[in-house]
Amino acid sequence: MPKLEDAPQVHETQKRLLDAAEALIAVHGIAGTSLREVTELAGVNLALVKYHFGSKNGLVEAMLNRRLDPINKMRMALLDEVRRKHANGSMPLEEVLEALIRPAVEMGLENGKEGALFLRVFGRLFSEPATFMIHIHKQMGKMVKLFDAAFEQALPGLSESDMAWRKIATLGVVQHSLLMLSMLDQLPKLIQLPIKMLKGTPSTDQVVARLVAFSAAGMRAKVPSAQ
Amino acid sequence: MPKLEDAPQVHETQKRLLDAAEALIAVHGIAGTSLREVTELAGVNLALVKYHFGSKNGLVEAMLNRRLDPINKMRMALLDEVRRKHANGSMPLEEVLEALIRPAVEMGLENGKEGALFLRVFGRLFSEPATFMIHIHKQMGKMVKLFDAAFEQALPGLSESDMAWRKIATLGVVQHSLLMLSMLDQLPKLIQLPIKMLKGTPSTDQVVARLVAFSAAGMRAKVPSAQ
DNA sequence: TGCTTTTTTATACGTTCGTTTAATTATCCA
DNA sequence: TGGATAATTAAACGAACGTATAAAAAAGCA
Repeated sequence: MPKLEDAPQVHETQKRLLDAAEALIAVHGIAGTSLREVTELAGVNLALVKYHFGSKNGLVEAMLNRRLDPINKMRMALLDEVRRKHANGSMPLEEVLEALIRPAVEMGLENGKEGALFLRVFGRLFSEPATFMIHIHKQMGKMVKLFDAAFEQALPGLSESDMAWRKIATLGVVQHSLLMLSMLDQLPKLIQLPIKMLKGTPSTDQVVARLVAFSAAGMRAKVPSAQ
Repeated sequence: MPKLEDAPQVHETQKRLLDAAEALIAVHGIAGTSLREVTELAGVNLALVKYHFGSKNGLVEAMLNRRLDPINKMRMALLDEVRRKHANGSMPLEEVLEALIRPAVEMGLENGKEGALFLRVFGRLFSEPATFMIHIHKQMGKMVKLFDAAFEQALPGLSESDMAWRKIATLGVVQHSLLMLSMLDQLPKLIQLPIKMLKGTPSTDQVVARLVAFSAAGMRAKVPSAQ
């Protein structure tokens, strides 16, 4: 099975800045995080942001790429495996979904505190200004096309709009569940709902199984008197 | 059927401020929206924010309450109807989900541009600082408890954690789908995925049917080798 | 009408923001 | 080792932030 590769080792100062930006943006969002907070947490000089990343935007994009690159590489590797395994048949929906979902969960649960922080960043992505959405989608473009084809094979015969709605809902399941998962240990009595969800951190396999089962059932659901 | 009541008529200046705050926060988030932008868009003096709402936080909370109050009132009314209809039997899952989902969709699709803007605000809620999460959940506390009981009746026998995961996933479906729906007309070629989702605005009934069908199937799904 | 209350205005306060510069220190390699 | 390159530092820039104040205008009411 493909593994999440480590990001190429960068300059120590760059790593400290990326870590600090990730931790703060996870909690306060991009607009709510100042470079002074970032550099203070990182223990480096303010001007080094410009020196190493050019600007605040440059720092944010580098932070996103550091996690998204390995996640998307693993997604494509897993999807390739599924494709090879079922070269002459239809793609099983559950396996396609797992290729999409597992890498993100693994990144979040098996990379210590840093992974959990990125889960929160990931959960916020779609709420950030369009600038960053554009960057994300540019970066994900190739992968999205691959999964589009896979979903088409796994659920043949759906109209374009039927399929689009289902993919959006699935993305919502993954995004929101991972966001809540990443908040588990931080929300005090804020939300009663997820607080009793689990005692201790659940295993990657458990989380993946839950998200895949929910999404697969939802994607297969017939819509009564649909369009 | 219960209707979304209009919010009590407030001072004209307050309405202009709330509208402007809603429009800007929908796009840039809370931290990314300045009071000067809000007052300029509203065409009123900067100091009136303090006069009418006390502070930026006060303005934001008032903006949220203006939409959430009628949505939650309608949710509880719909749930009461379901409860009465099935007083001596188990609650049908689809009807409980519809009571939860329909008011938000209706607010978004049947209130013109203002409704669509609030959909985006709603989609961002969980990404905002904890301050506002706390406010939201305080405001939703009673409703959450009511729906918890209803879900317990609709899907009896689930463990606490099984149920919690399913509710979180369902909330993700609704939140993300409505966020994408609200972005439909604004995202140029940003995301190829939802852009072809629909031509024109879909009807409330269509959207509700899709979200309910997906969520219900997901909630009923068995998790293989689950905990 | 005249007085009180409510609402609006112009202006300013102190802080913090992202960015930039020029000088200094550290590192590397011939 | 010494000179070029890379990395870091302290300090400051103008701009924009949320908040606050006191005076002016508008509205309500006897």
